Parts: sequence; C-alpha cells; structure tokens
Amino acid sequence: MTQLQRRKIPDAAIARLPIYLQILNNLAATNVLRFSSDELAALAGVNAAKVRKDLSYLGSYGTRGVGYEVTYLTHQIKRELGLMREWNVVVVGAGNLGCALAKFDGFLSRGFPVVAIVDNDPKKIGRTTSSLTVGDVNDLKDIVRDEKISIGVITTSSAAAQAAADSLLEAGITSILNFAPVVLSTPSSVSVRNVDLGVELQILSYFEQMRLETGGKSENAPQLNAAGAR
Amino acid sequence: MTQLQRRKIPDAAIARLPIYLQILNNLAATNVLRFSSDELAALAGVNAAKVRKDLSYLGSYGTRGVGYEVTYLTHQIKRELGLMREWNVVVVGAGNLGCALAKFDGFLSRGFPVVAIVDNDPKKIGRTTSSLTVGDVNDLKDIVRDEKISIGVITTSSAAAQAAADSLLEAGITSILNFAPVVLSTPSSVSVRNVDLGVELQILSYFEQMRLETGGKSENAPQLNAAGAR
DNA sequence: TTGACTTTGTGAATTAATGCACTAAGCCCT
DNA sequence: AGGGCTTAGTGCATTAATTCACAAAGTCAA
Repeated sequence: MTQLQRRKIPDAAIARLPIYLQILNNLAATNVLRFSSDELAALAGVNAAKVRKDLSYLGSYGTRGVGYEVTYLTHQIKRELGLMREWNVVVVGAGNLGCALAKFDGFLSRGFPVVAIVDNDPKKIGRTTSSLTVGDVNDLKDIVRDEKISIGVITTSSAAAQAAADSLLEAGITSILNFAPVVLSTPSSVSVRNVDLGVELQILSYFEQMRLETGGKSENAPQLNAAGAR
Repeated sequence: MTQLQRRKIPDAAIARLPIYLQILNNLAATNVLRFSSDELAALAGVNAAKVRKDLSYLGSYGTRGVGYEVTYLTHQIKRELGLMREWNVVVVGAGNLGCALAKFDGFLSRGFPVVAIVDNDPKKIGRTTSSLTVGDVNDLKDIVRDEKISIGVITTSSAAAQAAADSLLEAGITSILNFAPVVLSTPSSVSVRNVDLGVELQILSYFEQMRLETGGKSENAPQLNAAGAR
C-alpha cells in the first residue's frame, strides 16, 4: 500500500502544533529564517525537549547544529494539520455569539471561512449578518452539500445544542466545535471540541481561591489544552 | 494550623469538575435527587471509575450502595472550585468579541459578572455597550481596585494582547482568560487560560484530514480539555 | 583535515493520568 | 438477624505524557 504511513501523533502533541504554527507565522513576519528548539520553546512557554519531540513526529526536518527553517517547518506543520486547504464552516445558532463569530475574521484568516449560518427561529431566518443570510436549520443537509462544508460550530442555547448536533450529524458533518455548555452525545467517529467559557472561568476561580486560602504563596496554574480523545 | 488541609487535586480532575457541576445543575432542574457514578459518567461521557476518583478528591461524600446526593455534591464542588462567591471580571478590548462577551449572560449566570470593559482606543472609550461604559485601559488599576475585580479577559488583537496582560498584572490581577492567539508571557504565579478558536479548528482539521486520508474508517477524536500547568 | 562547538533526535527514566477489579458499606427484603 | 444486592472508594496495573541526558550529525575556523 502506497498509503502515506501516518505516524500516530500523541494528542497532546497535536494540540501544541497550532501554537507552534502561530509562533512560526510571527517569526516569518519579522523575517526570521531559522530557529532552534530552545528559542521556540521559550516563545511557546514549554520545555525544549518537548518541542523537539513534537516536531520529530512530523519527520526529521531539523539540521543538527543549526536548527529548523521557518518556512519549511511551517509548511510541514500545515501539511500535518490539514491546513493546505480551506475548510468551510457553518454556524448553527444566529444569536449574539453566532453572529459575532460569523463576522469574526480570525476564522477566515486561519483558513476556516464561515460560509453559512442557520437557526431554527423563524424570526431570525432571512436576516442578514455580515454578508450572510441566516438560513433554516432544516435545510442544513442541502447547505452542507452545496457549500461543501466540513465543520459545524454550535452556538445555540444549551437546550438546543443536542438538536443542533443531531442536525449536523444528519447532514454528514463529522467535526463539531461546540460553544454550548453541555456534553453532546455523538458517535465516536465524530470529532467534538468543546469551548465552554464558564468552565474556563471556573478553573481560574479554583486557582484564584487557592491563592487566597494559601495567602498568596500560590501554587502555579493552568495553561495549555490537550487534544484529549473521545 | 487550622488550615483546611487542601488535598492536591490533579489538574485533569479540576478541569472536569465544572463539567460535572453543569450536569448536576441540569439534574437538579429536573428534580433528580440522587445519582450514581455510572449515571454521571454516562452523562459526562467518561469512565465511571474516573468519576468516583475525581469526586473522592473532594472528600467521601457518596453513600455506598446508594450514590451521591445532587444538592450536597453540588455544594461541595462549588466550594472546591471557589464558586461560593462571585468573581468580578473586566474585559480588556472593546472590539467585536469583547462587546459580545460583555453582554453575554453566560458569564453572569455562572457567577462571573462583567463589571467593566476597557480599551486603549480613544474612539472607543466612552461608548456604552450593554449598560457598561468603555473605560480607559490606563485607569485599570483604579477600576480593578474600586470594582474589586479578580479576573481579566483579554479580547484585544494579538498585537495588543501582551500589553493588555501587562496592564492587568500591573493592576494586580492574577487570573487571565486570553482570547488572543498569542502565548502571553506572565510570571508563573499568575493563572492563564487560553481560548484560541483557531487552535480548536486546526485540531478539528487534523482529524478531519485524517478521516479523508484513511478513507473514513476514522480513528476517533478529541474531547475534553485539561487544566495543564504553567 | 581536524577539533571545538552547536543543536537535533531519541532511548530511557520519571511523572501523571486512566481504568480495572476488588473490598468495604450501606440498603432492602424476608 | 441475615443474606442478597448495589455502589462508593481505592490499590494496583497500564498507558500516556513529560523530561532528562547523551550520542549523532552537522557547522565553522584554522
């Protein structure tokens, strides 16, 4: 089999690759051509050995005694993460957050154009927000097919989130970014990432409280996220 | 020393407590009085032994043969996470996202009222958004003191994020929720949680691409976040 | 060409997280 | 009172992630 032998990259490493990529983009923008694992480690706030090990999963793209080339490694990370192409996104839920995300240029600039937004509320369907007209969630199947959408973003109320997920699955979507504070029930073949601001704040509150209780001679606290499996 | 002997709870467990809490709130809303570790595990999408171990870090609050009481355990989790009180929040960066968050009721409803929003752009300072007037980032120190603010949320451009973080630190803030796609440099005594939507999408894109390459007989993919240390 | 120096790539040790499987406790029914 | 049933709590094995530490591989200057 000619199949490009995919190394199994640990989840934790995958979750760091986008961060390295971000930093490499910044380096490129300031005309840096090369960097060492030490430098990248300092910029990413992690251990240098970890950086080397993470990058080694991609292949052996460094040069001993020299370091890594910014443009070449950028290319390799993008290839590994599947960023050589764009992935179209649909937002489900045209509330505050959904509309904000639809116009948020961070999505487009990173290669994830929001090409559709839908809702189940007749009062919202038909409205226009930043060059997109809110569609009907019942048309999701057609929209996903016609617009070649790969990723669904759920920004509904938590009550409506599972139904939104079901509609996305029904339409053939296999990757979901969920902003609703609920645990979605989905087949294990589907990728789900949860972004719950409440959870983040509550984790902060734990450490903040710890700091108060221990009189400020704080333990230290959280940083990165893992790609953890499900 | 009367000090309430704080067990050291693993980061991974802390990151799950808010999720359990969320589920318990739902159970309470549907008048469920008790639950077993199996039930909670199913709702949270994790292993039952993990649930029991996580809860055991709080103390021995279950009853063998019976399960856990919803209200009592809710109370214990909230105590542990520092949610017996509210924590005031300031948003730095009055752009699209910042304003959306300021009016986002998910913050208030979970005990994190946004009591101030600031920016460094004179054109934005003075504007009113959802009952808050945009303040000057230079007044942050006074605002934090007067409003008893504990947590700072950074929603600036990535170029301005480090400066925003510095202002927050300067004002005495020790917990930061950062939406800008940069790695902030902060003392290790400060808690930082990063929410980078681009990173989340790129992780999804990795698994999506994997699915395409392996012809859909997909590996399975990511779910939860860890409280990982820094 | 040689030798000093730098930095990658990785085996091996360590630490953290997970999950099994069993014991200890409590309930309920007879 | 006793036996059967259920479920929490946890010791232990396993797996995953991190970090150390060093050999291998290159650069560069003389």
